[in-house]
Amino acid sequence: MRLRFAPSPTGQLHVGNARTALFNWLLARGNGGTFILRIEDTDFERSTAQSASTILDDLRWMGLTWDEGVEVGGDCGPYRQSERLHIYRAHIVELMAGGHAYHCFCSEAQLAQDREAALAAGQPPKYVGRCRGISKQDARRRIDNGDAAVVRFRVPDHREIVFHDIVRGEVRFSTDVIGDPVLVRSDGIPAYNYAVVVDDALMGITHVIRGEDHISNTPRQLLLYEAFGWKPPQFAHVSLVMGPDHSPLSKRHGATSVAEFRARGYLPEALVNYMALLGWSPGQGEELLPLDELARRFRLEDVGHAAGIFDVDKLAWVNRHYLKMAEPQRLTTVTIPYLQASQWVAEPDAAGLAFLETIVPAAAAAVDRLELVPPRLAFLFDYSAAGALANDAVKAEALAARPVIEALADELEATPPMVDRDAFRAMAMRVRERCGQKGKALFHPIRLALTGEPEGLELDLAVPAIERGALLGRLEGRPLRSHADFRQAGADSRSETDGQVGPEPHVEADGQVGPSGIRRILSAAERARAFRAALG
RNA sequence: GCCGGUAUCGUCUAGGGGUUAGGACGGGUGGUUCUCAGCCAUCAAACCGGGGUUCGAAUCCCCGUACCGGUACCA
Repeated sequence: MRLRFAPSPTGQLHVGNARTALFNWLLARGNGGTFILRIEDTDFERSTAQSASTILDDLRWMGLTWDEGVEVGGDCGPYRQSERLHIYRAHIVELMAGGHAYHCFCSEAQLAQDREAALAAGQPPKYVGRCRGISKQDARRRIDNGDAAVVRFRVPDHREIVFHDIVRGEVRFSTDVIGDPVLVRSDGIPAYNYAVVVDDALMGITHVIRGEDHISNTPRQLLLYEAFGWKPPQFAHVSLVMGPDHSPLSKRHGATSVAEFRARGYLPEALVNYMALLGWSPGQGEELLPLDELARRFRLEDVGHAAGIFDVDKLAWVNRHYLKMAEPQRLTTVTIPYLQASQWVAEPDAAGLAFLETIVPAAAAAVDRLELVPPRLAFLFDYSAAGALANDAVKAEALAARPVIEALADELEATPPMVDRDAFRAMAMRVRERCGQKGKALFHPIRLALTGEPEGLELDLAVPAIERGALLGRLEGRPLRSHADFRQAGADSRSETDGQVGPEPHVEADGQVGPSGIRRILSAAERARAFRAALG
């Protein structure tokens, strides 16, 4: 079983095409077949090397690696159509000799006129066949004379072309509605319908899975296989991907390319898993499956016939699942660019990385996609007591809870850094003793004072993160890797903070990136002090 | 216009001559947690329309409608 994905490098990899690539890959992988990647760049006007390389990157990112093709080689190369021109040229001779192809000298204006006339008469606008009867000698003479010519395929009249489409079943077309297709353009470059057939045949492709937009090309291609005496592959046409309004998925629906989803912070396994679900079902009500499991279960016969609407909400759900499953280290690595974009992180060193790994995964587990992580972590890097109190609701609540704020600030003056959840809980209990408040009346004001926000990560996580982050700036050159390290560091710093007012307390984050490659984070004590002061 | 394709909750789908037509996402409600998220429970929500065939049709057939694709010297 040999399958291929053959994109045209005329832009970014669209999710519809990515899904086609995925289906090809799944079938190949699930059956021990070969997956081939070919670049169809015969449209020199629109094709770019840049686009080709990003498409390759996107495929690799999704995990859809190929066994043969561009950049990996193989026995059937080259795998770029622009490098196969000599092959197409050699084969066109055979077609001409067999009378299956002929030169056509019709001008574009003439063709356009024919088309209009046919439409006006209610006829299918196919090529009228004006040049079909031109003798080879005459054609030769005109070409030598400098006349522009294309090569057309001679489609036989009154034939019915029937083929079995693996997803759609029997499909039939009458050749009477098919005009003689252009095989070679006047500039000598082969047209799509010709190049695919030559390539698929020579590369030994056994199954062609492609978008439904190609279904009407299939009879022409079948005729070409017949003319060459080649055995055609099996075809499977998968339906197209639509936007929520049932029109083809386009920019106005939001992200449409793999690169855009990647940039927004979707994990590749999530995008791939979701795409597999669009038009296909693994059955048994199971939906969240890894790539190899999808490959094991994938069957072309089970692919749906109807167009699928791309559901961003469901994608988000799948992504959330994988965001929760991902390794903390990997999650941190892929999230750092978003933190850098917020100017909170530069190039973190080992200590900075260790710190991020203790909090980024928790933030990532609470969002739909990685680009939403920074707002979730703003409490660490962008704390501002004055800014928080500028919000009327926050101010009102803080005012009403003044005893809690007072008790918190007092208590924190005498509390060493709370580097874990237990230390925070113990501190909260002491505040409770001081002010007599409990539950929501206790914790929500604490949240306001310490994070500056009315909502966010649970305090058990947020407060230790604040403390560890604040410690980061003070213990230069000392890598802290584990929770135990942080705990030890917290104990060590006790003597410096204990009972000391210290230098001028930072009331606002100063925006400086510290030695760990992370912007300086205010400690809980500094925050409580500033919050109380700002409250007046 | 012509040719081809498609049609089950809003969306992705399971099923397929006799079912309370199942699941998931999203939505509603209640519970849980300091909050958001999450989690748990629970509710609403579908066989495009019309004719056949049949004891019986969402399922098979025909017609219609809607939508999608094609109708290029783009792929």
